Amino acid sequence: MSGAPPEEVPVALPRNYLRPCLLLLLAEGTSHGYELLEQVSALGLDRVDPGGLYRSLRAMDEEGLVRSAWQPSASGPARRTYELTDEGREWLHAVAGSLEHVARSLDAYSARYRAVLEQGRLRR
Amino acid sequence: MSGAPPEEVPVALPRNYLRPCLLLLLAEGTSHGYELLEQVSALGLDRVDPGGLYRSLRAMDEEGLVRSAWQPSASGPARRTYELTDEGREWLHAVAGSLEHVARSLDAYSARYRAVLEQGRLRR
DNA sequence: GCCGGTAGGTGCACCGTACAGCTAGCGGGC
DNA sequence: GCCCGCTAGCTGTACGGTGCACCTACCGGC
Repeated sequence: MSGAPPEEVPVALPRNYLRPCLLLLLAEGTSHGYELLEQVSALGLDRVDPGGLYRSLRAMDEEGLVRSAWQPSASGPARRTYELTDEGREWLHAVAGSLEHVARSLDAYSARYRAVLEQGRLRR
Repeated sequence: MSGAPPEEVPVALPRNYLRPCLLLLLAEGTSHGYELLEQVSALGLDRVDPGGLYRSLRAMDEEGLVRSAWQPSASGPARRTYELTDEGREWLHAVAGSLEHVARSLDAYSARYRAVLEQGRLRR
């Protein structure tokens, strides 16, 4: 309350949240890594490192969740475009469901936290 | 839709979610590891491994977020009881705020997912 | 020629997580 | 007495995701 604030509280986004984000963006339309890199920030992910993003895309490619194809660009280097597969779409549905389950757990946490706050006002 | 379902979709709870849970439970009252182990399941954490929980408690002890004391038990082995410190309370407030921020991000995800579902019905 | 933006990628260290296993106190059944 | 199961706490280790740094290559403009 008075002294030093907690130096660095981890923001604690879900584990492996990048993958669901990429799948969702690819469900909205075919895209490529560099473009996805700019779009994921709109989904709560801040400061995504490019390396991890490209690795994640490659991994999902090898797992069959997405399909990739090189596409030459008129201006600039070639792009590897990614497209969602049927398996990836199934994965998206499943992971969206589990994310909603996570959201409900977080709501339960918040409710219990607020209850502690009110009781804490009495016990202090 | 018809073939094999996604073998294992990671439930993707927040990174390091155990710590906020332990802090919240300790804010409700002094407790010890084995008891906390049974209580965290009510907060969305399923199948928490004891090793990780005890390690997490020790780590928070060393960081000054909690205070520990050995307490002999009338029946059974001695317990190390944990109590929240002021610093731990600050940490709890901060992390609860960031968890609500995460929940809002997940809501944004869900909304965008549902939008894709509706558009997908048209484009299919 | 060089710089900045676009586009993709590797190497590596760190840390949380999962799984397995271990010690020890106590109580009850055979 | 002996073993089993429950309580209670702890260690060792391997795996995987994350973050940071760094690199290549194409293109256009100064």
